[in-house]
Amino acid sequence: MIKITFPDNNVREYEAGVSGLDIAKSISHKLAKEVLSIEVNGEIWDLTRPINEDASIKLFKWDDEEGKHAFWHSSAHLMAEALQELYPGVRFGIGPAIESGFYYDVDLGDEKVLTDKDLPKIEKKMKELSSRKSEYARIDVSKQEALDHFSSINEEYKVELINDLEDGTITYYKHGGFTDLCRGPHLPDTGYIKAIKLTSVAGAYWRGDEKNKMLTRVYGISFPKQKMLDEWIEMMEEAKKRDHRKLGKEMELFTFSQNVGQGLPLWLPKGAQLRERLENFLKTVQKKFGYDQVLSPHIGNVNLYKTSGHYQKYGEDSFQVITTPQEGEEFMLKPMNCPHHCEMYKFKPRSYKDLPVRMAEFGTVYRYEQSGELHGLTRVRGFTQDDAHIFCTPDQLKDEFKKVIDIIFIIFNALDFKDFITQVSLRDPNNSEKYIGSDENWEKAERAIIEAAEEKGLKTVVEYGEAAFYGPKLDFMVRDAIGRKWQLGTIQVDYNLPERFELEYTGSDNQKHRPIMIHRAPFGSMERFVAVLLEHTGGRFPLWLTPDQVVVMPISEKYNDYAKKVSDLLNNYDIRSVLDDRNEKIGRKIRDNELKKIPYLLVVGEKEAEEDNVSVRKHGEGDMGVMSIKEFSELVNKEVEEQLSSIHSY
RNA sequence: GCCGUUGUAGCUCAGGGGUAGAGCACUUCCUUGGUAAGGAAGAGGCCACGGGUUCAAAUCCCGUCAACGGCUCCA
Repeated sequence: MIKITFPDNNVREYEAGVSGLDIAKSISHKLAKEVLSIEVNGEIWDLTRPINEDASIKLFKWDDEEGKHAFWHSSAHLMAEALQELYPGVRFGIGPAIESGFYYDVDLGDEKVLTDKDLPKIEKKMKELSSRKSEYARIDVSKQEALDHFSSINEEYKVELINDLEDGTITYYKHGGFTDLCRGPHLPDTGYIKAIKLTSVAGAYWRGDEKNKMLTRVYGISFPKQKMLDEWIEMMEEAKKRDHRKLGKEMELFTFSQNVGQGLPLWLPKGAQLRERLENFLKTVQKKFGYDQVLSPHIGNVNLYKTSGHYQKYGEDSFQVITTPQEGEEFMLKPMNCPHHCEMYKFKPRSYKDLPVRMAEFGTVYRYEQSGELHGLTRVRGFTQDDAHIFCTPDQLKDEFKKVIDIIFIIFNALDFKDFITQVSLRDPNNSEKYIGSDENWEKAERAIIEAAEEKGLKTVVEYGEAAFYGPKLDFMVRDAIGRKWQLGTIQVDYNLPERFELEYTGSDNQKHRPIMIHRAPFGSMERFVAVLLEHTGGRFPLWLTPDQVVVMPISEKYNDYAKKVSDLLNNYDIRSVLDDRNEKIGRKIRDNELKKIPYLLVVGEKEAEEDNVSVRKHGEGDMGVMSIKEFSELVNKEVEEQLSSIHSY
């Protein structure tokens, strides 16, 4: 007999060789039906794998990540089996579970091309195979056996993977007619997989290296119940409605033009208005935190970027230099604002008493992103960073860093971004030549970031190798409508540029010292921020941010003049009212998506015109009665003020 | 940059070797005196662009450009 310890520290005895599934059955029939994988002494196992000694266990169901993982990983194997039956000779790369669903990378040979039209056929095959309820069997083999086996069936990718594994026992998983090199865990059998949707096919480089062959990646998702799949499909359709590219067009915020160029957004009047409101909001916050606004030009002499080191590192893959009639004179579109700000720091001698110096600029930069990378407003070639650089002494670093975190909190709180991820990006310990600056400085910077994040109570994910080449950073990532992660706020510590630009301050010891530089952008960029904001709100902004707050509708043509008067008066109160052309005549429908996003509707007619009143209707809240124009404007101003003061007092 | 898909009216899309289609939006007219509303008519397209095949190309083929889903990249 062996002792099994449950998560609640309850201990029960079972015969040696008991499986996770047996244990679940011993608890309840229902649990046995729902359980998908098991943790045994900290390792995730198959439910059917025998447990031979005392162990602490935890059972995972669909609601647990570990349960879903086993389910989707098993689905990937099932898809591989289907592909093997449908396309004999197909060779397999890797097929993992991912955040939502699974994929398999396959090589179909040079002549066969898989397209979306093939997916239903594969789905059908998978369902047929799942109904056979083939068991997933775990098989231990030696490395040599594994190599011999996969070589004999020409699975070159698997052979490559095995060669990279350490010597010793290797595991296979076999179900039906498909055997794969795999660590597991898997479901007991394929019958668990009841609902399957293959979502897309894409190209993917073998082992993620663009020098390697491109394999065909088939993406899919699966569920234990058809109803869950239906719900997922419905959710994805809802999410597509919140796509910022769709909303941006509908709301007339921004557009792109082939004539202007790829990745160069055009901000339409309402989009410009939205941006202005966001910028004013951040400027107000930054002013409180002691920032000074600065301005710098859109181009700079090539030598500036040679000094900063950006030219050497990125020059060739960037927009190319701009020449002038003057021989040898070369400029570049600015890819970042930092060098300009460094020059501003240098314009006069600095004392330790002047620090920290905080320079903020809504700086538009141009970067030649690969064409396939461009994506709506989230990845563009010309964009405006809500940039700032803080020049401070080593003693001030941590405190300044924490204050930047505060600003980001204020913004995320104001816009209700709750489920963001904070990532600390450090050096790749195995690849130190990628980075510039001394080890000592890197260590100091990394420590400062980790400590500041800890002291602010952030739950961070640490990623090695994700640091910028000049310093470590703390990034704030937010998801879009369909769950893709985008980096918004970023804070970076830099010991490198102060060195390159020979920045100095005079310390209390009357000696020259080098300041440390913090790069930070709480929004990230206006473009990406607006995109994510749109997807989060579905285009319904809080009143303070809404470009148009009021629409005025005359009840008949006779009251057009009065409607205009109301509109003009409100604009004086800094309330944005619209009196759309289409409202000048009664008989127009206000059913435009854009108009429906305006929170207040004022109806005016005879009754109102007599005493300078308006009838107020709030979207989603209904009739608010008749009041004077002044009362109405006070009402709106108060609402905006309350929203802003709750933000600023955060 | 790479793999795949797509490109038809302002928008969403149907069609498809022989005179270009729908719904919504737009314009005009009508109706509507009370709360995100109705009706009629009209206008609108080098079918992304450039080549080729054909008596004939929006349709088939090739190329370019752009968008979309991924990969790689992301100062």
